[in-house]
Amino acid sequence: MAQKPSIPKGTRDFNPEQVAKRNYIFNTIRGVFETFGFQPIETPSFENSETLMGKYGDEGDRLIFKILNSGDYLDKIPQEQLTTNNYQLLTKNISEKALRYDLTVPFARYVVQHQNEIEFPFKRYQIQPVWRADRPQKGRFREFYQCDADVVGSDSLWQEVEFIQLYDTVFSALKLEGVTIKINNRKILSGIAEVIGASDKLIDFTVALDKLDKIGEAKVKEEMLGKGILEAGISKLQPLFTLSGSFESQIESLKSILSTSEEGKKGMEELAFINSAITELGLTTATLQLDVTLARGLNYYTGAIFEVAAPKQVQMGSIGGGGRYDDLTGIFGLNNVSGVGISFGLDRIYLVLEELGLFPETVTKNVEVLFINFGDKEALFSLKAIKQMRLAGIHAELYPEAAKMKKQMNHADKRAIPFVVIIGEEEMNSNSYSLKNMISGEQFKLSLQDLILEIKKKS
RNA sequence: GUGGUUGUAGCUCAGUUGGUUAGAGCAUUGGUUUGUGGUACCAAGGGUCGCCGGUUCGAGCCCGGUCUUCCACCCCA
Repeated sequence: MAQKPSIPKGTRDFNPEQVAKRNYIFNTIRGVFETFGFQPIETPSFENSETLMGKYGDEGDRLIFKILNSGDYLDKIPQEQLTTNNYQLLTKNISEKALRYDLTVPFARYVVQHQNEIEFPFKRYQIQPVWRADRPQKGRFREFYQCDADVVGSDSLWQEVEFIQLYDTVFSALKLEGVTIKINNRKILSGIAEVIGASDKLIDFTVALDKLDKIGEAKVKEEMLGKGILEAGISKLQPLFTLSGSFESQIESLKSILSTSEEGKKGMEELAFINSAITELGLTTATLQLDVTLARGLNYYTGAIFEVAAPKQVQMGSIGGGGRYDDLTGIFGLNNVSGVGISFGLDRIYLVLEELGLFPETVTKNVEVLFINFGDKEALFSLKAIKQMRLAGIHAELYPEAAKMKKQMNHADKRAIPFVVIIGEEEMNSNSYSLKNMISGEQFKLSLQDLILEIKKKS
């Protein structure tokens, strides 16, 4: 080994146990998606750059992994472009493809491209990796999985209601209790911006407001002032900073702030509708909470905004998010198709379940029986039995070589295989099977039928 | 992209103000034991001290750069 091998920053290998645990989460989410009527699609891991660039804001563009063109990618670049230090222009000319940054934009592209084959409203789910050229830190990787469910072609608020039910169902199935589903509405945010005379600074305003619980009221005001929002406007926000109480009472308070904004009132009506439906239907383990400071990125949300917070005892960023986007397909030329969707952050959910010890013990299905190999004759005899066992659904295998028994037993022990079957000359002559229980150390001679019954009974 | 932090055997870590041939535990392999694992004992293999450069008679240790780890910011799942 001349050089130690390694993997790129922010990526991970997964061992068998980790894969089993990840599959447990995937399977749970997939199962719930399907019971809610979603169908799977997949899209390529990389898209044409123009499909992705500009869809996530400037910050997003920076975090998109660009793929270098093949061959001599400098061949047709004029000399002056190489020396002018304009990396954005150069990037466009040497890279025409990029790794997918999320699943929503590729989905919008898919919908537009296949619009004539799709029966609307279209409910799809998608579980695939995405890539971001971000600096890794806790729960943040450069390659990670998203599990998305979206509905396009329906502007009914019942979809929002369904997604909240879906979140609740998934986290209940995972036994992850105490998650908070935070909800807000973009219309409320733009209503507030309108009221304080900062409609043109909506993004700056919401980004600052979003930090309220993290940096506090004073710093939020400071940041807003710094972004050019007027003092007079900010003072009108005062009720917002102290907003608390039930969903209904928060909406009441908002009414006073938003009385002059049509858009803001619309947003409140939507929230009230969703909340009363959820109150009526009930949630199993999750809690729905109105959070007017919730303003997570994604420039394309136009209505509801969701974010799921892990139970308070674990320190983890959001484990899911989503929202309503009225015109996502518009950027690809298909207008008047409203969509709404949510996303689960698999890797973060994994970390949370691990921290709380919520993975079932049975996520890994180990081999149940190892047959000791004494030689070719015995191996063939063993494989006949193994064939029968496998038909009976037992995970069985033969040690591949006639190695020393100690070594074979050791192998079974290390792999935590609960049963070993020993077949030598003696057993072959009497057509019997010596079954050793590796936990108790007990050993019996049995017929093949009893052997299968015995193992099925114990597994 | 900004600031800090980390790196010594497969893993977890020692390593004196800079001084012979860099150590331990666990793991691995072989043996004590050719039809019985876990325990014990004996032995062996395994390192360009992240990488590149500098200072020095001499660098795992000091200096610079770079990569990586983790954390905070930006942003976000």
